[in-house]
Amino acid sequence: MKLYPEYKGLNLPDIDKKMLQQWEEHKIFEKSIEQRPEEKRWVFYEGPPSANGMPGIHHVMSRAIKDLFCRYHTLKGYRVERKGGWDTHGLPIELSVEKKLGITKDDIGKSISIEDYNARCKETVMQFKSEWDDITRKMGYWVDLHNPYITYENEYIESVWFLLEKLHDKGLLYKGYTIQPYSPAAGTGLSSHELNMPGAYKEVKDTTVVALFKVTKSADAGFLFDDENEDVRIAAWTTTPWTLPSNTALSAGPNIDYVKVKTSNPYTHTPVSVIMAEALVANWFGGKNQPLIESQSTSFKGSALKGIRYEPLLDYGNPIEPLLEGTDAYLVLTGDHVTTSDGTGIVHTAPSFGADDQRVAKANGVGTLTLVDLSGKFKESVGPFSGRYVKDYKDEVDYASVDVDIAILLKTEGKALNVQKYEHNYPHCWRTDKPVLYYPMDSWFVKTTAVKERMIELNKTINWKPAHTGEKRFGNWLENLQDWNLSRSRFWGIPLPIWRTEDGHEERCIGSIDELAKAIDDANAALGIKQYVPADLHRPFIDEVILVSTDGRPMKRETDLIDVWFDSGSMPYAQWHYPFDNVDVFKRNYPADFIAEGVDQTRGWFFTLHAISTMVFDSVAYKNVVSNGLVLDKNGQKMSKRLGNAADPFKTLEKYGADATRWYMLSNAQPWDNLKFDEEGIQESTRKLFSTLYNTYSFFALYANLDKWSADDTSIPGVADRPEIDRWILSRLHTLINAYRSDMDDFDVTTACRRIELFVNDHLSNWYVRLNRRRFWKGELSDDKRAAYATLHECLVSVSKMISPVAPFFSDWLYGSLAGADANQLESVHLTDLPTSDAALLDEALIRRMDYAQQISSLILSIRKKEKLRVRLPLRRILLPVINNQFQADIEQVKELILSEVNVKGIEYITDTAGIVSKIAKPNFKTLGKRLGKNMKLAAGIIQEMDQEAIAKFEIDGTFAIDIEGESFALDREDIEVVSEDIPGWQVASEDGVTVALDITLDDELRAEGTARELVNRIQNIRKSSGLEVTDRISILVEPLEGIEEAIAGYGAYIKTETLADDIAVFAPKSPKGDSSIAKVDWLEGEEISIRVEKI
RNA sequence: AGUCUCGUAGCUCAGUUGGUUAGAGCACUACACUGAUAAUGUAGGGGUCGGCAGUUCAAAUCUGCCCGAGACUACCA
Repeated sequence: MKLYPEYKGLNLPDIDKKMLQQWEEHKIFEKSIEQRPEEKRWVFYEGPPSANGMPGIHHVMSRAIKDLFCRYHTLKGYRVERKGGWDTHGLPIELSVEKKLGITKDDIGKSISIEDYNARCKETVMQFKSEWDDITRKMGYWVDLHNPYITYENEYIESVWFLLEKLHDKGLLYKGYTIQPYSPAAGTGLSSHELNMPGAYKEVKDTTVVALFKVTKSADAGFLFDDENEDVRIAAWTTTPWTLPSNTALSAGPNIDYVKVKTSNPYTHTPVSVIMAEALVANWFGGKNQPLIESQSTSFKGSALKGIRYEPLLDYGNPIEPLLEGTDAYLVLTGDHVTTSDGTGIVHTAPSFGADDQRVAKANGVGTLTLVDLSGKFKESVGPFSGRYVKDYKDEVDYASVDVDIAILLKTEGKALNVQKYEHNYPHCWRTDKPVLYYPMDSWFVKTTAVKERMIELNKTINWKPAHTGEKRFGNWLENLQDWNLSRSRFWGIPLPIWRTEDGHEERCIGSIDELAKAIDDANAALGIKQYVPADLHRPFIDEVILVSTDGRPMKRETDLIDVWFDSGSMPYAQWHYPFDNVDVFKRNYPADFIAEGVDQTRGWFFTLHAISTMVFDSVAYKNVVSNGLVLDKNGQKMSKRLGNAADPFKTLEKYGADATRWYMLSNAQPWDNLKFDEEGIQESTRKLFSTLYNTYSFFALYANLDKWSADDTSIPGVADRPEIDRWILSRLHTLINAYRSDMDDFDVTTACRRIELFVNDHLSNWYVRLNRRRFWKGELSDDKRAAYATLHECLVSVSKMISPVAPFFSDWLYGSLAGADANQLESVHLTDLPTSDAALLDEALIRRMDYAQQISSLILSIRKKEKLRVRLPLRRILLPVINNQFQADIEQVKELILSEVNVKGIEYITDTAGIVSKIAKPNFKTLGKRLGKNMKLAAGIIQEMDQEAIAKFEIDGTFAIDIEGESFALDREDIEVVSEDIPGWQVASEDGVTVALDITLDDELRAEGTARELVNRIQNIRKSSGLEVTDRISILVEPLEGIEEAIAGYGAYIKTETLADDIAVFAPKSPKGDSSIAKVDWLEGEEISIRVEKI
């Protein structure tokens, strides 16, 4: 009977499937939560994905991070509930529906009803839900998908309304008419965080114009004219020529120096006088292809220009629209926003298309012109430009740039000083990729600026990973906070629950369905109508509800929807339908201990959670947050479907398994650094960690089964009674447990993974198992064997627990395999408690000794290599100069390990090393530098040149005096390190102060033993390749090459024991031929040897 | 344009408060070891630590400027 299952090979994807089945069958996820106490919670919030698109490999990354810290805290005994969620509203969904139906925003409400349209949105939103569920399952992300929160459900919406009402009550919700980023292509205003989506700002080449505004003669302007007929024009630069028809003012800097330059118009060649900032004249005049300066006036301040009037540049007879009742136009204003960093020092001002422009216009009683409509085209009253799109919003085949045509017109009319292409950053709509316009719009705002200081304060209490994302990126964002534009003039989203009278004097914000019902009853009674609370709170139904004002007038709903980011930022409350249900549940689960998303959410979800939480509850929404970087392709390019370099997460998981993929992603680079995703890296993780663990387990299982040893063995020796090397690996293990816990508590999973890899590979597999193989397969079950089994078993079980957060499948498979017949083992590694470090097992001295053993072994092997002395050939002795008091005692305890590892018979120590070992003295720069300062270099030279005698004296006295420029310094042992370097007449190697010498003298006995070991090796190889069982007994015949007979004579018993042979002899005729049972294998120096191995 | 992060071997990454000759893994070459191993050991090639200055006895590390990458901020025309 086999206690421990033995496998035929490692297949991670198969393990995934097997474990998934087990988890589901035995409800392991549910148990992992339910078995933990209610009162010891660790709260996690799931940032809702949208099932509107396919999951990508970067989702595997970000969800692995969420998953692993939840699993880790589960192992630490916390109850970690993970409610899933879906983000269901928003522009991406609407746009995909528009595209599918082949309609535009204008058609909604006309060719398709809002009701039908929203129904399509609702269908579309869960389009890829099954793919998402599939990847969630396959990647091993434990999240509750049975009871997710869904942002389009009435209950969710009601909670959001509750929050909005709270904001309204606090006076934090207001309506304003401001210049806002607006996407004509999407037909909606954009919030500042949408504008700050990665990639929104694009480098574009625009036509820029320096336009010339003709000054009207007047008393104020008199000083600008040298004579009656002078053509005086003010130069203003713009990167958006399409705003020039809407120009109503020019702005100058009051303290900037301006001059008038006499020149000729470069396009019409007529004389003209141009006014611009003195500092910028050189940018526009006198260069190649630039007009010449005929004369230049003395300078005057910008304030002198104030009030000067000019002729409209492109006058199509449109009436000036009032701003704050002001309707003045075509005059020079002054403002502090004007600089001389580029342009002409005079700013073309179109108050409808610029925030600064509107501000100065309002301050000066100037009106505006809005000659562009909401679809992004000129109105019908703009002369030759009427009806043309100001930017290419429709992907027209032969779109001609209006900017260029305006520039041409200005050129021909002598109204341009310069026209050129200019490259600059301009914001684009993140959904449509089209340039944004700044447009005056009515919008509802959340007055986040009112709680700015509190948000900054609270942010300081949040633990950000990495810290700079919170301190710098998020911190700076909060410092420069603007009010949050909540309005979206779309259809599929949470309706703003605000009703207003027509004149806007009375408004009401509804915070619950009950409140709405009452308000409807009141309205029905007052207005004599019959309406009900709609079954669906979305548009268009909610739009039909009319409420009544205190003085009996009808109130209509503001038609805006709210920003979807408000939806997701409301999830801490709305996921529980707080405060209408689950008040206790909410209180237990707020704020979150942990959230994690991509760093691109800094201004998205991270912000909206923080903002709503601060405003409504005066609390943080989360205490710890991990922001992860992007997943790039292996060349560092951004993954995109268009480039075809996007890794398919399903294929990746299918091919390598979830664990290797997860382990690779988290161990390769810190999560917040961008990851260059390379499949070879996954293979490396498979080899380095999973194969090694698999092989270590297989080794254990093979011999434990042979011995019928089980982990519940009651006669295992206590750790103190186990051999040095067992105590060493346990000391290493418990050191690892300590470090692992502290890394993971600090959310540093990468360092934790790397530590585990180091332990598994270097310590456990390559040292502990390799050196202990004989203990496992030699002889009958003994206390020593029990100790070895128990030690290795403990290491593997502990490792399986520690890797389980990152590698949930393999770890559980390993843990399950290690259970054997032990009834004490639990159903799943995910139901266990994390191992705790036992301080009694930590032994620094032991680790130091073992380090010496490894180092000395390595040095001996390097000498062997240099001398071409193969390891099977035994040597007599190692010579070790004793470097300190503890050294010899240390080595004595690991002596046997070294000797067997390097195949040498003994170690001798040299204590009185003077005269035998040649040494060098090394200055300790750290201690000496502080004392000696600039004399350091000289001192270092003196120390390095100390001769053997001086070093010997220093070693005895412990002090050495040096004189530098008349000053004397006494150096002690701390200041000078003495290192053995060479032992004349010996083969020597040294490293880090440890020197070893090897006696390489050979004699017949050593040669015979060496030959015997070579023979054992060949025979073992033959046993293995001919398929013999480990326990089969054999009889051996060997071809008597040189040295063979001596080896058999001297070491026959040894060979027989090692190879389980009953007898060994040489062939009678020296080299028999034609016998197929004879193997011919490589022998020394390129020879071949014939050996016959026969099963008895 | 500004802010932040970053730039170390062909690749992926370490590098403690400044300290001597800058490391590991992968990959490559040769040799060795192995009755657990797709593993491992030894040796080798491979680096102006992005560049230039500066501070210091001493700089991959600190400072300044520049170059390059990325993210963020910003419609100043």
